[in-house]
Amino acid sequence: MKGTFQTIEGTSDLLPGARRPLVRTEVWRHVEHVIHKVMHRHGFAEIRTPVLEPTGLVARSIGQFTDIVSKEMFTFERGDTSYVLRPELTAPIMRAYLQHHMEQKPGVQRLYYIGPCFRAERPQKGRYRQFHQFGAEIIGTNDPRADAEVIAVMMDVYRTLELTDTRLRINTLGNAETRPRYREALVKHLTPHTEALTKISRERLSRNPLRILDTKVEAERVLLEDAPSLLDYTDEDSRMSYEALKGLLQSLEISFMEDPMLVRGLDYYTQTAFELEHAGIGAQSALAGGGRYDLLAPAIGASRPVPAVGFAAGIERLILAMESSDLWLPEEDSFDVWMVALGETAGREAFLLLQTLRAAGLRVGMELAHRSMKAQMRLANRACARQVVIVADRELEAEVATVKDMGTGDQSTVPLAGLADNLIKKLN
RNA sequence: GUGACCGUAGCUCAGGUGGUUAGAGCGCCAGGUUGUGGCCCUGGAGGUCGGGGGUUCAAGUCCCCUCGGUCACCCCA
Repeated sequence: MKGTFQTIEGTSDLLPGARRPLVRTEVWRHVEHVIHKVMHRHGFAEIRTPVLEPTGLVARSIGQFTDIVSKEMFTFERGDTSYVLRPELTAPIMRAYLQHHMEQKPGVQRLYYIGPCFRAERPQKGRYRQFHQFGAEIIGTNDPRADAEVIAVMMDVYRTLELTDTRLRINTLGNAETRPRYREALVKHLTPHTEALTKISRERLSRNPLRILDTKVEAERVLLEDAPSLLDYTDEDSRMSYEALKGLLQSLEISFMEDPMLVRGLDYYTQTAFELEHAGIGAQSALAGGGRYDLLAPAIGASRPVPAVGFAAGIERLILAMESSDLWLPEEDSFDVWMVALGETAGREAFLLLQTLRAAGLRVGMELAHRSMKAQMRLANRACARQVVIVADRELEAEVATVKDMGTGDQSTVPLAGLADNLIKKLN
């Protein structure tokens, strides 16, 4: 396909009837519908924010030294403003919360979102330059019940889609004071062993030492065995909140495993952190991740902390997981009725009839190019039409239509006047 | 940013050691039924073999460059 344009690297068109579920619009509509339904059921309200945000918002919230900010942002300048295509949605939502003084609204705010995000990484399975996230946030309380509620609504989305072969890992990261202290202790522990670390981990030691905790290298795992534990450095509040969360999850029968090595990549996380994994989506095993981010609001300019907890989930990864778990994924929708017309005048009449039947609430299709009856019947069959309405001069003279049941093959003659009612009766 | 692998019809893929007009299945279109689908049969359309350069009498096949894709690393949804 040269000479014409194509989608840019790491982006894709979603098409009706596509072979791969990942790019089939029917699948996306189904998934999105379930997300809206579950969120609504849990009392979360939808928020939509612009795809374009000020670069500073992202840089200050996520952290200067994270990979996202240092190398994965799509940014551009225009005039004296720097814009960024949002790489995630938590910061924009906190921005909106602050901008619109949502703390003035009654009670805690339960918000959910769904939409595209952008990161300038090299694409691979489960990772794309334009990808789609959904997520939920509870803003305005540090009650551990909020942490549990966010996890509960997240799990309900997957459960409703019947994706149950997942694994939930949780941890607590401590608060604004204890996290840096732990970081120091870890660096102190590992520094004598610098020689034994991989090149990558050596870099992480200075940049983002907590990330070494989830290394896959066996030799490094050994080194970490007698490393200081995050939990030992955690403050009393965090620990109590963590215990409360675990109790709530148990009572809700949401199974989880504690993972003291679990850390999150973004700077604004404190206390609760969690991740949901699935084995069937390639190297990018995380379906969703989240946690508490009480530090985010001050980081983007709020005069005081705003307690908040939430999760973000990848829709592409969700669809890949459903595919690998052999879950039902919708195909193209069938038609109630297909109009078949022969000749000029009949073609015009059939078109008017088509609109009438649609107005009566039926899903009706029709070919517009002039084609043989056989060809039109083939199209009706491919559209999985249940009934076919045939109109030609012969029928028009008698003011009737021939109706064919595509399941049984039976045909009948029906007066045009009562056509819609007759079809509705047949379809029930 | 780094690495590996792949790039032949709309799709999935065949095309030993380079050798006449590049193939199949599915899909698409038409016909077999001058007004009837699914199955079957027949025929047809559709390819600058990703692009450029080179080696050669001769390149889809060998070499170089380039573009695109896939997967992986880093990191993350």
